[in-house]
Amino acid sequence: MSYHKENLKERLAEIAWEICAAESWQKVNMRYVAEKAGVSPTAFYRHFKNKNDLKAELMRRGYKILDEGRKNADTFSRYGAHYIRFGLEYPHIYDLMFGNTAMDMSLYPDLTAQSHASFEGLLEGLKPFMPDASEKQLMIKAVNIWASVHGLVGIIRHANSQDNKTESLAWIEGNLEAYLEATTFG
Amino acid sequence: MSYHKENLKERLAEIAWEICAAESWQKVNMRYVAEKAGVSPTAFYRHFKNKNDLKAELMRRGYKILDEGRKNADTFSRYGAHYIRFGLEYPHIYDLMFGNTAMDMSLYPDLTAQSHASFEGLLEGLKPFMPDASEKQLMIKAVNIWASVHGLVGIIRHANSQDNKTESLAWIEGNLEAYLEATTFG
DNA sequence: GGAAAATGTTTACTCTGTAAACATGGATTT
DNA sequence: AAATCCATGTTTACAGAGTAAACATTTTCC
Repeated sequence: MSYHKENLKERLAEIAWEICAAESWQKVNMRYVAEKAGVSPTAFYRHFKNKNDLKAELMRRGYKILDEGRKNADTFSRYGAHYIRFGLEYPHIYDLMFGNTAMDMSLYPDLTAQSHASFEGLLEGLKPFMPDASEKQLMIKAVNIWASVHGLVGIIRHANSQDNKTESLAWIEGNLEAYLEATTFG
Repeated sequence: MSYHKENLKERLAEIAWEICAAESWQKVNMRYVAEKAGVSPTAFYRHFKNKNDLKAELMRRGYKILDEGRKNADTFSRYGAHYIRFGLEYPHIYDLMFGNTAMDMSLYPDLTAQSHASFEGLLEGLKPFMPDASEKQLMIKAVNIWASVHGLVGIIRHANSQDNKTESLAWIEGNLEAYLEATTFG
């Protein structure tokens, strides 16, 4: 109707999110997003500096979802399981957040602060369970936890992307908390 | 000199490898690779079906390096450390191999066979150490090992890509075997 | 020696990111 | 209320990169 659309930035990000979540970041192209939003091919540039800026916005939204869900996690296993489920539910968003982003992250300090804060949170949460541990020992445990969880996402996805989903792996995916307790949080 | 170059396929792959290793896969573009090889922009297509085909070739070479180095690993910790070092030395090749490849892997069954074989090798190697374990338990341990190692690569890279390299993480990177023994292979 | 296959070249097209100049309409100032 | 300004959307245009098609040359093989 009107020349000026309401919340165009929101809508563009929304559409991009859907494409990225359903397909992949490579499938997100400005022209198509703009067309879906019923707007000219370059309207986009009034709201985002460039395509990386849109990527950053998707990452931001990813962190938001991840954080919100995390608040309900009352144990480490549930925390880890939630992280893993997020990675499996939004694999391509997850890639943007924790993968090879191929962009200059120094332009988006809020995002690096986000992932930094997550790790700090893990460290803090760990302290009560390891009261006598040194900083280094705490750090080692935290790194190990994160690596195990982060790595599992990669492996399950790797297996899924091939026909290579064994029964055992399916079991792990269906019983994440139990798996985590049996291995990382044992 | 001559119209027909010798080993053009080799040279193209070599050049692409160097660019990919030094920069990233996104930085590899056919025109530049061809120019570096002293050949026309599309000569490439006589040796590779398309760009993904070149990517597959780089993955193949990655697996080769990874496998060769692995043969010298006489303990699990050294095996894991070797894997991690490969991931840190060739991060962008590693991404192609174990990351979000965004290509139809069913076209390259040899590559999926490769990663399949690696995991089978891990499982087999584990058996002597867990003689009484069920298939499922073995599988769980193997997945956990792989996840820990794979995840650590991701975390160290993530930290490196920001200024966020703590002293403890540097220690881990410098003492991979000790770290692995203290956590995953403990 | 000539036909067929392999390999390299030329040309040209498409898709996609983005810069630049322009248009429009709501907010702000006088 | 009229004039001005700024944020937002449009048009146009260009450049980079993947790749298909037709052509040229060299090698191979009968």
